[in-house]
Amino acid sequence: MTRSARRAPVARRLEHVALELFATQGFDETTVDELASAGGVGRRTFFRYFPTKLDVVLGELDEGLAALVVALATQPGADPVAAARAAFLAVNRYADGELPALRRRLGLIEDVPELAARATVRYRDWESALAGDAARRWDVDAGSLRAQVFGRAVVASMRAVFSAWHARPEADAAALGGLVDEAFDLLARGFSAR
Amino acid sequence: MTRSARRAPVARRLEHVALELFATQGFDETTVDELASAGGVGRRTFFRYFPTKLDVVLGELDEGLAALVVALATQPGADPVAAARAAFLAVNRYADGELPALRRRLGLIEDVPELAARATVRYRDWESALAGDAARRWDVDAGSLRAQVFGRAVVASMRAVFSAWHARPEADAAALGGLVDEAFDLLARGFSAR
DNA sequence: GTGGTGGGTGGCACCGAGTGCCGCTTAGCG
DNA sequence: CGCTAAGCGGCACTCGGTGCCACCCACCAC
Repeated sequence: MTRSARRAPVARRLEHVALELFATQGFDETTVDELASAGGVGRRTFFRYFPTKLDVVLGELDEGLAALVVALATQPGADPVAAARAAFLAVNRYADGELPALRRRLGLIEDVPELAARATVRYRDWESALAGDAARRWDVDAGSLRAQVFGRAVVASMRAVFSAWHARPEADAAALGGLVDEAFDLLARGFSAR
Repeated sequence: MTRSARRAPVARRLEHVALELFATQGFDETTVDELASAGGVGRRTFFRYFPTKLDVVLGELDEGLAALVVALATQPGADPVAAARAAFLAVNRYADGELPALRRRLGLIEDVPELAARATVRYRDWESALAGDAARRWDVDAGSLRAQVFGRAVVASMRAVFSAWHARPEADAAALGGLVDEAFDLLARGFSAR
């Protein structure tokens, strides 16, 4: 997701110490005051960088959305499934050095229910983007059931992919791509196919 | 979802006045104190019936899960898609009188992001149940990507169905069934199929 | 240099959700 | 009639999140 290139250094620092504290103390057991002072800022300032304690874990999703939209745009003529597949493969290209942090984030999202919940809110825009793109390619209405189901099913599948990837501690970046491909095969051919 | 047959009358009353107040004042603008005293109980008691202000809107989902599991169990031999389709059709059989309340709930869930988020947490068990059931029928591991993607994609599609149904004010119970069928056709045959 | 001016900062006070504790009522029962 | 147990609800507390405002400091005009 072409992460966090240029971003306020304060935000970067806060994200870092937050992941650290969450990993050692747990999410619920860490207060925003601790996060703030560990990051060397006041509590009030923390909330200027992150609307929510939850968002300090989910920081990069927005940039991911932008990247997704771009990636979709660079797939003219393709059918929706192919376009979405290519876009997700492009957007989820991680360098080896990024994988540990990704794992920590996914682990948190997986077992702090509130985080999973917040993530789905953030993913709404992804669903809309995918539905809109698919609707254009299929030449149907963006509100049509087909487009809406597509958008939601794709995002849900991608979350299953991340979950599966996270469950395999030895899986690398290539494995992630493989899972993405598998998931899109299922979506393309349907669950009744063998 | 064979709703709320035997349930503490206090809870029923609270749900009712809550939907009322949310509809008139808005969700965020209604405090738990108001809900409690409108329901004739103390604030502390409110939280004994509902773990969260959010849950007063989502009350029946758990009963829905139980019904889903039962419905799945009564589909021996069917393939996962057919079983899930039949289960959802069985579970979402609404009497005409229930539709207005359903609409109000869906409307709230749709445009209060926090509610949508909470709903997804509650739906996790549905996803697991579907994944487990499908894994058994396919004779694969419950943690396998195929089963996991299936569980999540089905739930996501059903949420798209409810959203689409809610968007059409004149749609009745039969229309809901039709949308469920459409969605399952897509899942069964895949999005690349004509 | 002096005197704005504007953005980032963070303290302070406040609100509302959620929780632990505890004393009260009341229904059921020996 | 007393005992007990369960539901109720008040009270006080924690913590996330917000509005307000005073402060610091860089930048700029004169």
